Amino acid sequence: MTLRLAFMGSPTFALPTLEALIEAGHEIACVYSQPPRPAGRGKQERPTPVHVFAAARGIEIRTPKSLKKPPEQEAFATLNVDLVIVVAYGLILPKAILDAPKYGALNLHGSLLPRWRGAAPIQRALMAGDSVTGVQVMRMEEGLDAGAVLATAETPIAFDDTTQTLHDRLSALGACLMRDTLVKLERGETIETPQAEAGVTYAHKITPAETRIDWTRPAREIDLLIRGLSPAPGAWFEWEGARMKALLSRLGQGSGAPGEALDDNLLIACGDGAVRLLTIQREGRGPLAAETFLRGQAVPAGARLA
RNA sequence: CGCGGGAUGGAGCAGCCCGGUAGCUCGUCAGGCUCAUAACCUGAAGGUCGUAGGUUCAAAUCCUACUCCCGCAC
Repeated sequence: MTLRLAFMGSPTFALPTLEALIEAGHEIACVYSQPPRPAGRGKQERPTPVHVFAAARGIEIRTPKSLKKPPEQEAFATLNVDLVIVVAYGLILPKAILDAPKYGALNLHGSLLPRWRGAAPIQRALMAGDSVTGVQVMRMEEGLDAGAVLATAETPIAFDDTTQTLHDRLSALGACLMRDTLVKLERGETIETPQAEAGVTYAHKITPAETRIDWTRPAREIDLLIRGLSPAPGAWFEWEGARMKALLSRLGQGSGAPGEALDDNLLIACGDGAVRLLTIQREGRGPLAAETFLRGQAVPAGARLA
């Protein structure tokens, strides 16, 4: 048995799921993605990764700015799909869209709900120091990520995880989870469990203001910030007038004035404790392992990072 | 035409403003020292200085165009 689907997604996080659904033999009637917008250097209009992927496979693509208008909803209805799958799409789906398909709408979300509802669940879970996170398939309802959960896959967060590694892991896990959930759905074997009322938190979007490292904060917090914002947008500080991103770090031992280098190998004092910077990227340059970075630019003990 | 930085042996950088024999930290190779080593010592190889033009007696360096990479902004 296969289903006739509409797939809605935008960033790379959604790609494995789309690919898995295609491989599982489902019919992708149409792919919805965020419209191309001026982005990147030179303000070039860039289609989303999902858009590019779908285009390469000749799948019909729609990139409305909103789904709130009746014409868009009518266009959706004429697709006559069994189910709509949403993975990091970025647009609010009105009730008319959610109710149109026979099986409604399912969403893949990157956290263990009701914790981290919202836009940046992966980053927030990491930055908060959660020891476990995961992906869930949930039924979409009106209300932000508040629907009943059909399936869950968990993964521990390791001391050396970054948003990059977690993202890739969760993305792959989610693709399998969604594929398997659809099999059960067709057999009527799925159980929809309402989210707990307690423990709701919201994963707010990352703002530029919080990406700058405040060396007076505890080392634990700074380490989580660095890994949680890696690779994008990256936690940063200033050194010799240049902006530097820290892309990977590890908790270290030592103490000193906040921002002070405690050795010649990028062990930096924080408000409480210290972190060792393992990957650095200077503005205008590419990311470098600490060892390589130090070959061209010494950061001697006693240096003060801002 | 959004703002800005960068391209120099295999890696990371300096040199460019003030044109005049290609330098640093590593890596590689050879030899030495050592019980031994990613340690230390000595030596060697390895570069059309992003591409194409221009100025000049002479260009990594000054001028023009182009390609690729990156930071910000979005």
